[in-house]
Amino acid sequence: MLQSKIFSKTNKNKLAEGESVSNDLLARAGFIDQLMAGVFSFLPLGFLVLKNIEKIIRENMENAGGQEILMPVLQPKENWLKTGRWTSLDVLFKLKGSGDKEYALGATHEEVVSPLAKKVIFSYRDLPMSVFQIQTKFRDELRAKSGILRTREFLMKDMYSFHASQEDLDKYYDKIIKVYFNIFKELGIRNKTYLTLASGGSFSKYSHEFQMVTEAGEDLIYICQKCKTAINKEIFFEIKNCPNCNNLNKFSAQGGPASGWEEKKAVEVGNIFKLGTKYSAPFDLKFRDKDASEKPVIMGCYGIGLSRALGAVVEANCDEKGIMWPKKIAPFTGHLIELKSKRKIVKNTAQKIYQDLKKEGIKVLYDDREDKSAGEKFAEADLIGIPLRIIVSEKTLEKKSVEIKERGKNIVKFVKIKQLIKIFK
RNA sequence: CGGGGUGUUGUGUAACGGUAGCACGAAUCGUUUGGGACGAUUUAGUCAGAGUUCGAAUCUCUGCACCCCGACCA
Repeated sequence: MLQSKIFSKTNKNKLAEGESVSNDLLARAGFIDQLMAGVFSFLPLGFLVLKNIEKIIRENMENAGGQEILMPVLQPKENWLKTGRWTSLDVLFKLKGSGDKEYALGATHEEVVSPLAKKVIFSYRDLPMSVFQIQTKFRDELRAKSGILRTREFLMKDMYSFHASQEDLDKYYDKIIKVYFNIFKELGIRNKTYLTLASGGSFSKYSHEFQMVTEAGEDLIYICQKCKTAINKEIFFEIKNCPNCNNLNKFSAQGGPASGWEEKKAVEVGNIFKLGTKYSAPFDLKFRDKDASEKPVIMGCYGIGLSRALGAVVEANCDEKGIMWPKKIAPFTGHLIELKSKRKIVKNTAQKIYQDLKKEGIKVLYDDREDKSAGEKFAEADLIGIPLRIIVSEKTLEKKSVEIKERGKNIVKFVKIKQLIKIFK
């Protein structure tokens, strides 16, 4: 992509609004644009990252046996009445169609996937089964905040699994925990993400959240220093021992956590629930077991907010100059920067390198702008945060080389142009 | 939803009730040319409506929007 043509502009001035670092950087670097409170557009750079995150999540879900589907955003009121969530789920967007017919905008999809599964699952032979989708969700949050971290419209992967027994669900649930950690590893936030025991909300007594530690987070978690498992503050006081290693959970005289536990602010990047029969029951989702008896299907659900994860990645990977994208999700692998020169050879060489890298399938953002000073280009490159910078200038051409610099590191290497492709292999 | 705050050009900010200014951006020209370079010229704004006043960005009211704290959060 040519930087001279890109559908966004960077902004030198810090934004006045909002508290979160990720929002400031993503907006200033031209990844996102706010339309209203809690609603954002993804510009070319942001959308590229979002698609990379989507790819990672999709691959991992498919590896876990999930089949991708796409369910409707627009949903009938009746289904939500059946589960009681038409009135109990405060964040549900409701709207009126013609003739006063009422609809819900999908905040989550148990009300759609459960009756859908009823048309597919009849026998123990049909189980287990799991489906997922990556789709825009709508939640009428009373207060949107922290930029892209808490929004009213957001991209989410939600998976639903169906099982013949509790044991089978338990097994699958544990498998998904591993898969989720692998996803967060690929997103570059594994070392800050903790499996956290949390309230089950309207689903079940407890659930597990994947909480990424950051000052921008709105949750408080307590991390067991023995095994690095965490407990969400909302249930910390009712849990007597670490759910993983039995580390004693006593409280200090001040009411805070005892030694052996660390309190941290965190943002929830994933959440998994054992639904049991909570949604199979109202929709009469049953199956015939081996002994011909009729049993309710046991369900689980597993969510990851993609757009929130994008913000979380930035919170965890930035410095005072800008974003530092993990390689796997960076919008581009390389940022080719041509410095201004009167000698045509500089531009010609840069163009040649750009074409060669493209031919090799390497994603490159090419700063071909002629009216920008070197300092300006470097500052913008730091802000955008592409992992590898390739500089072409009169200076580098004297050595038949380009200059290579990793974002966030101060080591500059000269590499012969002929050798350049190898760096990306 | 409760509480608080703020709305001035694309962005960030100034202006006692008395000429709406500055920086960045954008545009043109020239000079520069390895960390947001310099000069000149230009561009564009008081959230909306009502009120008080000789006069309102400034005071009052209503509405709208955004931000922050809290509550809520599959």
